[in-house]
Amino acid sequence: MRSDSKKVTFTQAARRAQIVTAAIEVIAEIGWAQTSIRKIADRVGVAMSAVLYHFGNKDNLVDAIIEEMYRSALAAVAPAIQAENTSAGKLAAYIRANIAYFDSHRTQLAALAQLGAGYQPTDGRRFDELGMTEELREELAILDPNSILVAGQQDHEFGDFAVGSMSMALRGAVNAVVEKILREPDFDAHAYGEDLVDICSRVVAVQR
Amino acid sequence: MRSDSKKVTFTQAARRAQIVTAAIEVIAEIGWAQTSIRKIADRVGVAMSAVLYHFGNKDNLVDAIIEEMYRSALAAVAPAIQAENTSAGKLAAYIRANIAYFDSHRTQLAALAQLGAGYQPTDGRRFDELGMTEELREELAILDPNSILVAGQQDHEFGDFAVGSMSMALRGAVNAVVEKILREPDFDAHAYGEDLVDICSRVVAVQR
Amino acid sequence: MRSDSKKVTFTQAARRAQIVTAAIEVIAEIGWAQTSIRKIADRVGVAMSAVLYHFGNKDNLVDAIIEEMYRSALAAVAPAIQAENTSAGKLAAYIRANIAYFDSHRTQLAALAQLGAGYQPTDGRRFDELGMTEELREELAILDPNSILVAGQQDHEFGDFAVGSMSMALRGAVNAVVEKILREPDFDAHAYGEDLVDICSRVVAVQR
Amino acid sequence: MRSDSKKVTFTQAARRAQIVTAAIEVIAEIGWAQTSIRKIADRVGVAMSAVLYHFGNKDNLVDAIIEEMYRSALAAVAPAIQAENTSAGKLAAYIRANIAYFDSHRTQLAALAQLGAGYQPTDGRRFDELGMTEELREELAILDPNSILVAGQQDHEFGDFAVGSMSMALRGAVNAVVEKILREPDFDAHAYGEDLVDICSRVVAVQR
DNA sequence: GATGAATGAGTGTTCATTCAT
DNA sequence: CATGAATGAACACTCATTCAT
Repeated sequence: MRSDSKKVTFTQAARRAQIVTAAIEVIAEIGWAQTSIRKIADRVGVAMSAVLYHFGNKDNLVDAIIEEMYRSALAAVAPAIQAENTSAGKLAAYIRANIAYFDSHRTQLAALAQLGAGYQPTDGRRFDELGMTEELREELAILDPNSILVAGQQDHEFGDFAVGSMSMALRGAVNAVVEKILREPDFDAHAYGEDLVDICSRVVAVQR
Repeated sequence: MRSDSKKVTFTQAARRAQIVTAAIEVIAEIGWAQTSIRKIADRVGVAMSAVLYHFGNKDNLVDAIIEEMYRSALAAVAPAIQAENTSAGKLAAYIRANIAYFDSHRTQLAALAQLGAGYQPTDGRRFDELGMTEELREELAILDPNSILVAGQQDHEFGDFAVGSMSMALRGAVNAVVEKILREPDFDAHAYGEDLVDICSRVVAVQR
Repeated sequence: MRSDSKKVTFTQAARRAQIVTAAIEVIAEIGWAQTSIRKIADRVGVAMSAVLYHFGNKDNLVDAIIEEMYRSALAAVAPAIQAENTSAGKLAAYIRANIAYFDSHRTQLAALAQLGAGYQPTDGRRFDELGMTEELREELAILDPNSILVAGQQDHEFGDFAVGSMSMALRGAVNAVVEKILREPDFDAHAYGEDLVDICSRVVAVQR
Repeated sequence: MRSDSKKVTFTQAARRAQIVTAAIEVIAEIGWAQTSIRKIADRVGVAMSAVLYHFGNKDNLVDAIIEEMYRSALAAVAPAIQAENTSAGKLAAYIRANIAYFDSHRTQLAALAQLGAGYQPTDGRRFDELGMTEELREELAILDPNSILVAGQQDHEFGDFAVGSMSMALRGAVNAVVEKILREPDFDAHAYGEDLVDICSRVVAVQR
């Protein structure tokens, strides 16, 4: 009995993953507004109702998609930050790892951008709450540049500047890569990242 | 006769403006994906076919919406920049005027964000080309921070830094206000703007 | 007053004729199913409501179109038949004049074919009754080959054959040109007409 | 398993056939221009979307309708011709079988006439190409009187006459039955057919 | 575990017609 | 004499969802 259900769960998980992957590709290619369950199912090669069998409804599917995206981004970026000891190192790692991830995961990026702007859950939840477990939320905190900047100021590695605003501006500057890459596929994201590291170092530097 | 035709044109323009305004509100409130011509018409209080009578099809309506938005933004931001003499003044004016505009035109902003991500024209045009006349395109160039930064470096008012990347980062940092405001209506955009002016001044300052 | 109304009537008639002509062209080009009052008005260069001003509604417009077509065909074919003295001469003239008319009035032909198959009047009238005055109906009787064949048999110019069926078959054979021409614009209708004259002469010939 | 899938296919085929039949009836009754998917669905007793589920779009439905008509006509007429040995026999069989078919399949006939004149496929295809497989096209060649007339002349069973024009005239004369029957339901098509056999025999007869 | 059939709500668009001017 | 504005009905088509199998 147990082995049976395990086996079932395994194939089930595989199918779910397969569908989520296909969904991300479809969304990235044709945009969320044009994405339908049928098109996703077509890409997987199963019947439309099979998708609904696995996810119940469209909202649940989006939940799964977003969770998958967070996990993927987290796995790529968090280790790079944690590997650094100094705040300056962590800041540079944050910028570089994020931009490198964006550069190498354009499909997921495009899909996430589409969902972020175009998707509104049927139930009242806000977009940030989708695909979100308490555990995941904690882990994602690592990705917030705010904590890095605060730490850097507290141990006087960084000088005086408006932490909250700088954090927000930095996130904006980093995220600008997304639109840019999607519009200009040949954009040199790496060079931009290095420039951004330099620009930020001037801002956080201790003023003499 | 002339006054007659003017009157007619005026009436027509008024209705068109009324519909565009209503459309922007609807898009901002429920998102582009959920927006339909019928819902826009309902808000105006006319039949759905009246909207199509004035704009022919949905694409033309979006064209009109976007043109209206560009004009509105241009009228709000350009004069503030042009009123300044120094590059530093223009840079600060760019930041402040943009953020102030974002802060005071949230509905238009939300709608534009929705369209930018979710709308794909039926014909081949890219999003940048929508609602765009040659004349408008020229005027919009004024709003690009790149020209300000380049000028500042040329007359040695600014120091040495990666102009292209800084320009892009700045646009990203400014645009970050949009998402923030939409998510946190009480966000103090003005304070963020002042902080951003300060942060930027450090980056562009001549290094001793 | 009278001169006024006459003037009005004249321009009115001109406009009506102009609209009818345009309508025939449009129907021939895009088919009755795709024809709308707006498209007809566009071709004339007037507002859609101007067409309705002149004809009241779509049915009346079709009436006018069909009447115009009958008159045109009648004017082209009837004299040719009446110019002949013998039944054989009339029969040949019937065939030749009809086919020549079809060959040289393809637009009207295409339009008539479209209307004949696709148009159903809102009121109960049958298609034959459209655009039909009593006077016109009488004149049209001349175009029926049946009367020619009957006369030819009565004065023993023709031999023995089934008059009604031959008449119907002949009309069918003549009308076949319409479809053929519309499908193959280079079809040699004249040669077909001559062949048809020959074929018919065999059928009506007095058997020895 | 196999029986299962067969059953499914069978059900599907049955529904498709049911819809096609209903569509033919509707078209025959109210004309193609007035025919809508909804009206067809209403006749079947299903939702409009059910029709679209089975055929995808209106064009595909028309394709299926026309194919069905060709098959039906072919099955009725071809065997009768092939059963004859002489060219004269085949010619008479062609006329009689066609007219008998027209007489007994008025609904299909009316529908075909409607489609032939009023329907224009969305894609570029011409009307002849609709519902047409290569296999079907070959089989339909049997129905062309041209081949019968040519064969009759080659083995001197028939005399000298313009084969192409006679073939076209014959088709026209046969098809004339369609309009006649639709306008006069009590028309004696059989008698007309016999007359037509007689008329044709005179034309093709060897002249002494 | 997965599927095909079916549906109802909703979409953008076309159209003939009405009406005040 | 002619127009622009507006409308309601109809249209083909898409979609997420339900359900029996």
